[in-house]
Amino acid sequence: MNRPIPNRRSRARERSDALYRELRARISTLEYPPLTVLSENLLAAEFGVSRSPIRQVLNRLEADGLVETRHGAGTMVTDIDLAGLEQIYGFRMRLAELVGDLDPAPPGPTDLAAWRALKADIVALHDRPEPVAYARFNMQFHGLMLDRVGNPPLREAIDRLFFQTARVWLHNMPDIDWAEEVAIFGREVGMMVQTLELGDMHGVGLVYRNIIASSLYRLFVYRHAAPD
Amino acid sequence: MNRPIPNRRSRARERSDALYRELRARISTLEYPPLTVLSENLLAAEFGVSRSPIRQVLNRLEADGLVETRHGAGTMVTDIDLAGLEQIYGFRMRLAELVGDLDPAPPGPTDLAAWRALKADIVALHDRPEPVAYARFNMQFHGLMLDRVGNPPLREAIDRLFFQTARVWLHNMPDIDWAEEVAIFGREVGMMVQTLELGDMHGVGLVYRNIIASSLYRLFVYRHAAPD
DNA sequence: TTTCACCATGTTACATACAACTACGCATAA
DNA sequence: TTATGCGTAGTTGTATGTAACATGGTGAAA
Repeated sequence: MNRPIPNRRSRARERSDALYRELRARISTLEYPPLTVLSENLLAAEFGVSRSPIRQVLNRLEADGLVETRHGAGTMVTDIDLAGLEQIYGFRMRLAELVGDLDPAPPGPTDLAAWRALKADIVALHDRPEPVAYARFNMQFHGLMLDRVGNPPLREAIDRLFFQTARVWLHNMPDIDWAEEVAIFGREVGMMVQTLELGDMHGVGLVYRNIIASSLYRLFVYRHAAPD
Repeated sequence: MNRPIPNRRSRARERSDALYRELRARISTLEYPPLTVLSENLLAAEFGVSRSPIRQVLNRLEADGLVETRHGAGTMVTDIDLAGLEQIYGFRMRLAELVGDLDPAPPGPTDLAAWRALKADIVALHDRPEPVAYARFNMQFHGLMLDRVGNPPLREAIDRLFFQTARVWLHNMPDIDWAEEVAIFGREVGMMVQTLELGDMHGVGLVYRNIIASSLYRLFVYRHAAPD
């Protein structure tokens, strides 16, 4: 008789992870914009727990560079410095290239279906482009991309760095032409789907790199075009 | 008048970091071998603090993959699986190459002096090669190498992965010819010093990659030569 | 003998009380 | 007006008590 299986993943750990993802999402979608002050007491009250699990999650977020905590002062969402951003993007581009070389994971039928569905959703978004919806799809793209990374440490690094840059677009591009951005993103995802269908994993890495590169390029072009 | 500068790095944070480095060192030098059970109460008693800061540090170590905590069961040092190790090494090699390409930091006179001193120390070690001393020098090498990495995210990734593999040599190679290992390490560091003196940072990345590669190679050669 | 339920013990997760620390307002004096 | 010192409120860091959980042993029943 099998044991009742004590949930290989403990309940406590799942709740902690859910909290972590929730707060990370709030930061990434600018529900908590940079410099927002997060109170341990308020968060604890909102989620119906004590400060202990909140503090654990805030520690993880601080290790990710998403919040900064100072004794006696408070915990606030970190600001975005464009200088460091360029370095992160440069590194992300090189990591993207590695996806195709280091234990690439060719997609199965289910994966390809998910990719096609994502492309369809993005095309459908073209009618009424919303920034937050764009961000959501960008996060989905990231999730599907991670599944193609067979090398665990590489996957972890890519994931970590993605969330360090995920909120930049929403924050620094408040008034750009989101319709065009959505169109570009749709074409890029389409290119990725084609390359995946061919099973050309090396090409997948290059396409991924290109997506990141053009993202950085447009980020700085728009930035310099409209300096505040 | 300048403010008294309340130690930009708070006292609490420094103690926490010191604790983290201490436990990480104990794991890396096999003072805590894999599968060792760490008790929060014992650690708290040893360092004269309560369980809270200990738990915080153990969380960081778990994020690094160095310990594993299960509710109600305990916290133990993670085991080493050679399969995952090969993937980590593969990734580390690619990251090493990037050191020369992504914001390389050419060494100053002080840096070069430190490198030469390290080489001298390693050569001096040749008379009575001790495994733990070897590990110490390997850690020093890592520290000097980090100073040459100008790209912060890359530096962080290299640092994280180093400590995921630092203990492998001591653990899986209990009875190899350490004198020869020290000799090889000395030659490798010498090569690195030469390349640094030339200011050839691209070469530095390649030499670094080679050091990691040969390390992996010898690891598996010895492993297969003496299977238990 | 084997199997299974249960309990005792020790561990981590969580909650809560207290200490350390910061920032800000306000009074005060130059 | 401006600078300065201090007190107070509010925050994070730490200590400690309580709950949830896992593990091993014991003993009874099949």
